[in-house]
This record gives sequence, C-alpha cells and structure tokens, in this order.
Amino acid sequence: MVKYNHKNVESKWQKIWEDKGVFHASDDTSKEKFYALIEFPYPSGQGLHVGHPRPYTALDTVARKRRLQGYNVLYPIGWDAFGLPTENYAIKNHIHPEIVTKQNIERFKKQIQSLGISFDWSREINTTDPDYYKWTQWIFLQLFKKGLAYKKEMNVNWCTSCKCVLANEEVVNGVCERCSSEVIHKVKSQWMLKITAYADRLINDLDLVDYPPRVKAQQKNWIGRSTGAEVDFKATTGDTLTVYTTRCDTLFGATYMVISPEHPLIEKWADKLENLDEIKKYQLEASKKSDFERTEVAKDKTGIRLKGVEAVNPVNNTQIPIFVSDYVLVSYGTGAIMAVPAHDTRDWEFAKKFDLPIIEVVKGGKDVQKEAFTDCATGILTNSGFLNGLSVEEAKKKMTAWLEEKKIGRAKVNYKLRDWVFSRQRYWGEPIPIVHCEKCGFVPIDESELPLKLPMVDSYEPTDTGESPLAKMTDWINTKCPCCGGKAVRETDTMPQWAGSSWYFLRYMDPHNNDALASKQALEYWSPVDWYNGGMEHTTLHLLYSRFWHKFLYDIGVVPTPEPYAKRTSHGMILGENGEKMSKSRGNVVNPDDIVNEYGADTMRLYEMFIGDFEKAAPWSPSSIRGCRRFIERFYNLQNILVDGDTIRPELESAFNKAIKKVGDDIENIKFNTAIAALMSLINEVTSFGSISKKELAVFTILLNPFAPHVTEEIWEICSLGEGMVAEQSWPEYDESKCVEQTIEIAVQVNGKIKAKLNISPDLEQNEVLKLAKDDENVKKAIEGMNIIKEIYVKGRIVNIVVKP
RNA sequence: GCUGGUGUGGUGGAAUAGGCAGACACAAGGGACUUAAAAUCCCUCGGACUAAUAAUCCGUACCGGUUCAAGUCCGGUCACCAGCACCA
Repeated sequence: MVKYNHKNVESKWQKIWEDKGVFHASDDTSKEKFYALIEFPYPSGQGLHVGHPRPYTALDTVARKRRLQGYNVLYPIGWDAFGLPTENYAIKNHIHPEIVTKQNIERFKKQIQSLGISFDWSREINTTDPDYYKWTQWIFLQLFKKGLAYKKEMNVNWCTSCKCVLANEEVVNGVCERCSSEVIHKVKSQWMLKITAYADRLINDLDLVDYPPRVKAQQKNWIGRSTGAEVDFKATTGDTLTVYTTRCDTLFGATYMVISPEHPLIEKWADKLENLDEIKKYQLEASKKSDFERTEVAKDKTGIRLKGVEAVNPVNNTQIPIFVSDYVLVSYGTGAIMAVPAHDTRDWEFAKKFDLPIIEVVKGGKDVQKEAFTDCATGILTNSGFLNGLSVEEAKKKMTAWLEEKKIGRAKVNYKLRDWVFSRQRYWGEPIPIVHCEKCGFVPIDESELPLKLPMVDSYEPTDTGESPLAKMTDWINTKCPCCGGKAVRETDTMPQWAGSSWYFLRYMDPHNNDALASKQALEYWSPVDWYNGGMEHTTLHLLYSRFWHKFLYDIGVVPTPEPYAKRTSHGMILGENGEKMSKSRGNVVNPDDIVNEYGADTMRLYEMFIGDFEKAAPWSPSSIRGCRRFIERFYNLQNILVDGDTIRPELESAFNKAIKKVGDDIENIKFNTAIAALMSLINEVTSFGSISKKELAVFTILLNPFAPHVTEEIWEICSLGEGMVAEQSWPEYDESKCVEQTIEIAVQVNGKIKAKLNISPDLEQNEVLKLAKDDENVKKAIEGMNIIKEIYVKGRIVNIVVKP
C-alpha cells in the first residue's frame, strides 16, 4: 500500500498548470464560450477562511467540467481592493493603504493558488490599479453626462464610526452594515446616482434571467413598486396638499390627514398655525431620532394636530383635520397621506389614540371600530356615493377615472428604492473626476485626463467635520476649470467600494485594453456572464448596483446585453463546528491553510463540495473531512488493482454509465454533494469487484478530476492512462440504454404494505410481473381469502395489490 | 406584520415526475491484523416487540385531507432561519 503524498503531488501539478497556462481562456472565438464568475474577494488583512473556497471550488468544478466538454472557458479572478478596512489598518499602523493592499493581495493569492482553482491568472485585475479605475471614472463621467449623476444637498445616513455617509443599502437595522455602529442623519451635499430611473427595468428584466426565486423576490421587495394614485386635497388656506395612496377607493373614509415632520407646507403655513411652537418642538424631536431609535419606537404613534389649518375631502367637501406625525415619511410618495382608519392598520392605531372618527367604507370584514379591515379581495364599497356596491378593484378604477376627470388626481407608481448616495468622505477610493467652477458649476474633467489619480497624502485620517482627507491637499484640489479656464476646485469625496465592483466582470473580458473598458469583440463574444455565484448579502447591494450600471452601459451602446448575468446561484455559509457563524470573537475560525497542509487541497475541495446542499449553510466538521481524505486514498490505491483493458467490462457497464450521467447532471444542477456520493458508490462497487481496467480507471479519473484535480493528474500519469493531461481529455459520454440494470429489484405491496421483493428483468410485462408477485409465499398469505379490487404495476418500480375481505 | 425559505436517524445529509424512507459519509459499537497503537479491512447501526439480521407494528415538526400509494400534493397549526419593516 503506497502512502499518498499530497504535498509533492499538489505543488507539482500547480506548477505545471501555471507554467503551461493550461487554464487561460483562449481568444479563439470560433469555440463555444462559457463565462463562470465568482465575486472577487476583498483582500483583507485576516486572509482567507474556509468560507471563501466554497464558491470558488464549486464554480471551479463547473469550469473544469465545461473545459473537458470542449468549451472555451473564462474563469477569472481579481481584487476588490478599495475600502475601509484597509484604510483603517493603514491609519492604525502608519503604512500607506497601497502597500497594505499589495501585501494582502500577495497573501490571498498564495492561499487561493494552494487550492488549485483553475483561475486564469493572466487576467487578474485590481480595482485600485489606475489602469482599472480609469474606466470606473470613465463610466461615472458618462453617468454625469446623461444626468444620472448629480450633486444634491440632502439628509443622509452618517456612520459615526466610519465617519462617512452610507447608501440606504448599507444601513441594516438602523446600524452600519460594515461596522454595526450607530447611524445618524446629516444634511450634506452628496453625489447621487439616479438608480430610480431604472427601477422599473430592474424589476421587469428579472424575467430575462435565471436567478434563484429568493434573490428575485428580495430585489423586487427592495425596489418596492406600488401602484396607486395621487389625490389633491385643498387646504383652508387655499394651498393644495397632495397625497399618495394605493387605496383611492377608500377616499370617502378619509377622516383626517397626516403630513411628515419635514413637510414644506409647515414652513409656508407658519404664521397661520396657532400651535407653531408645539409643532416646531415635535419636528426637532423627530429629527434627532437615529434610524435605530426610529425603528425601535415604531410601535407607538405620536403626532400633533395643526391648529388653524384644515383640509377638505374632495369627494364630500367635509373639513378634516391635519396632523403632523413621524409615521409618515418625507422620502416616500408626497410626504403626506390621507388617513382612512377603518381600512389601514396604522391609521386605525393613530385614530384610536387621538379619538378620531372611523368610517367604514368597505363592508364585509369585522367591526371597524375594533380593528381595521384591510383585505382588498373580499370587501364591497359602502357609504361611498358613486362607488357603493363595487368591489375594491372596480372602485379603484372608477375613482381614479373620476379624479382624472375632475383634474384633482392621477394614477401614480411609487418605489421604495431611493437614489444611490455615491460619495464617501474617505481617502482609499476612486477620486470623483469632477471639478467645481464658480462660473460653470460642476464640470467633468476631460476624458483624456483619466485616470485622475489618487494623490499620495501623509495623513488619510477621516475627519469629524465630514470632509474628505483629500480636502487638505490644496495643491491637488486647486485646478483650472476645463470649461472656462478659470479657478476651480476638485471634488474631494471618493467613490464607494461598490463602484469598482459594478463593472469588473466586463474588464476580465479584455483586461489590458487601454482604449476602452473592453473591446467590442471581447464584449460581444463573452457577454453575458453565463454563471455568477455569490453571497445572498449582496442581493440588494452589489448585485443590484451592477445590474443598474450594466443597463446604463447597454443604453449608451457600450455592452451588447441588457442584463450582465444570465444565471445566478448563491452558496450557503460555512459555519463553525458549533453551528455558529465563524468569527474571530467566537474563536471558531478554521484556516484553509491548515487543512491544505494536513490533508491536501483535493481533500479540502472534496469536503467543501460534499459537506451538504451547496445553497444552505453547513457546519464545519473536522471528523467528516477525514472521510474525504480516505476516499482520495482509496482512489489513489486503485492503481494496485489495475488490469489491462481498453473497455469498460460488461459487469461494470451499467455502474459506469449511470455514474457518468449522474456526475455530469449533478454538477450542472449544483448538487455537488450527490455527485461525490455517486463517485463513492462507484469506487465501492469497483473495489468489491476486485479489479479495474485502464479504460475504467481513465473514465473514473476524468469524472473525479473537476473535484480533485491534483490526485487525478497524478494517477493519469503514473498509470499511463492516455496522452497528455487529464485537463486535456474529453468528458466521457454515457449510453442511456446501458444505464439500465439487467435485473432490478421491485417491491410488492398488498394494500400499500410491502410484503415481498422480486428480482425481475425491467422489460417484463405487467401480467408476468403480477403473476410472479402473486406466486410469492408472503403475498399469497396476505391475499388469501380476499377479493382483489385492483392490481397496479408501475414499470420498473412497484407492484401494489389492493384487496378487501 | 410582510416576503422568501427550512423542518428527515446520534451527526452532515440522500430520495427523478407521488412508487421500497434513511443513498453517501461521519460518529459509535463489535471483530480481524498487530507485542501494542495508528492505519487498513470485515460486521452492526431509526424505534418498539423479539433468541432472531422470522413475522408484525410505529416512524420524515404537528393536525387533517386527496390517492391503490404521501417526506413529496392540498388545507390548517407550530418552530426556526434569512431579508424587509410605519413605504400609505
């Protein structure tokens, strides 16, 4: 028994692959292409943990299999290297972020290469490389030119620890997505990207792509499209107060109105409001609440009634009071609502608290004095003049038409999605290529001046004032206006980390191009990404942002497809041994280096694919990994029972054909765990058979190669299984007719209970099978003296005899 | 609260399209080999009743339904996970 030495074998083959460029994508566009993509890593100081290789290995398996099937495969990697952790580390240790980034990348690269992933390293990219971010800036300029990037004074989320603004997508449960620190509101002038202009297409085009349902649902949810109507109410001051509602059918039941604390009419009405002081106080309190507090106290409704101004309900000319309350958000709809307490839970709570009238206008529910009746499907309109007797849906249509006819309302679609806050007050990011000129306003720098390089600074500490560290670089800031030649200053904020990752998959197609982000031919040939795997946590961040940028690039004719990724899958997390999320503080982190060192990369890869359902979280198990190592050794030792023969022998024919089918299908269906189980079953069968022919071993080796590339190359060589490397072979074909066993075992049931098992030929006719079944002693006993009601034979599966006394 | 998902042995997990529940592993127990240990190989391994690996019964979160047949389909309940959360 030869002991398998993974260390020598693995480094040997890794070197050969790299030297020969075996996994470089070819520019031969006559071949069918396959573009597999994983989310490129952020090279943090901690290095890799065992969670990283799960998706890399999964798509590596797919990529290797597709290469064997003759595809021209692009499977690239790079570094998403701008960002706060690096910058913070740099500040703490007084090392420039550029150097930190370089060190981290080196470490990551070494770790990833030790796993034998078939990345095309000749296409490696780095978002902090000026040759790369030149094009990130170029895309920003195109957005600016089309009016989709604009600077605006607005109320933004401010992370008190990162000391910079956050996008809405980066605020999770009222705290910073990255560092979990408190998020407060600040009014600041920020660069914004008009992602809302693409809201509809970002929803509708989900029909064009193959994403898991949960991903599509989450994106739709986040964009939050709702269809309804705007209604104009007149105030007693003569002003118009417009509200947005999805239930214009309930207009007759509107008994009061609510405006948000930030609503501009409050300012306008200042001299008419008898209780202005009280309202000002309420506004102030509302503004001081952080997002976290605001969601925490969401239960209890507060508010102040405006004294001196009321509104008129246009359908019945009744005067109704107006309240100010923070349960109405200024950023959604018109920042004002009509309140229908009988048919809206929030309005109902508010009405109960302030003792306001509750008028039922949709009947069919419970007593509206006791709870709101919100069901749209079953109710019938009542107390509603010309709407009486209609269903909710009919009433909505009729009311919208009536509002439009009277010119006091209109159909309207609203979204929860807000524009993307795109500037960050930090150093380690792409400079925004815009200058501000007093005469000309915001002017883009000339494209020939790209990349606008990040200047070297001595201190890149963030400031509490909300100014970028670049603001101190007076030499760099002061410049000439590209438009009028006058004095101008550069934008000192930088782009968020999501900028570089919003288009990186395009750069891989043609990574060294200096004239375009990628050539037309490369884009035409490689687009779209065929299979993109990534984490669920990016569903409403990177995945949404990059779809938006890609659609924009499509609109301006840069890319050939409306969607960037044809198919998306999502891996589950690898948890610690105790079933908790791996983290330093929990002390349950496993470093892949240790596993590769002790068991080898093949074992590591095999285990991560065997651990369970790829899409679900799975706890790390140090003892299960030994089972995978055993399998590798059993495979390696097949050489001891090798016999000559260039065919698959008849006794093993069906086992091999079935395995070829199963392994191939399972890899495509992200069921790596059962593909490996099938290979384990096959090796069990071969071992108990006692010998393996060269042909059989060759087939087995190719099937295993995508999972365990090193040991399979080694066996291929040692046993002289064929010309060249395994990586240069063809994926085996199976013969459907040979997948069938010559005899199969079927179960015989009587009244659904198993009474016997029969070994029969699968071709046997129903009559004969039933006859055999009824000849069985146990079956005979069970049906003796009973009347046979029904006899069922499902071919190749089961017999069921239904009897009654 | 809304949306999506999950629930199967001691453990990770299998089970086409409704057709033998527990594949493949791990752990555990027993045996072989060995001076011994490790490694390896062989056997057992959901539960109950059993001398029995004879027969029978129970068993896929819970309750009910459809069906010759339900882990799978339908209705309801519970628990857990993820995302969103006063979005009018």
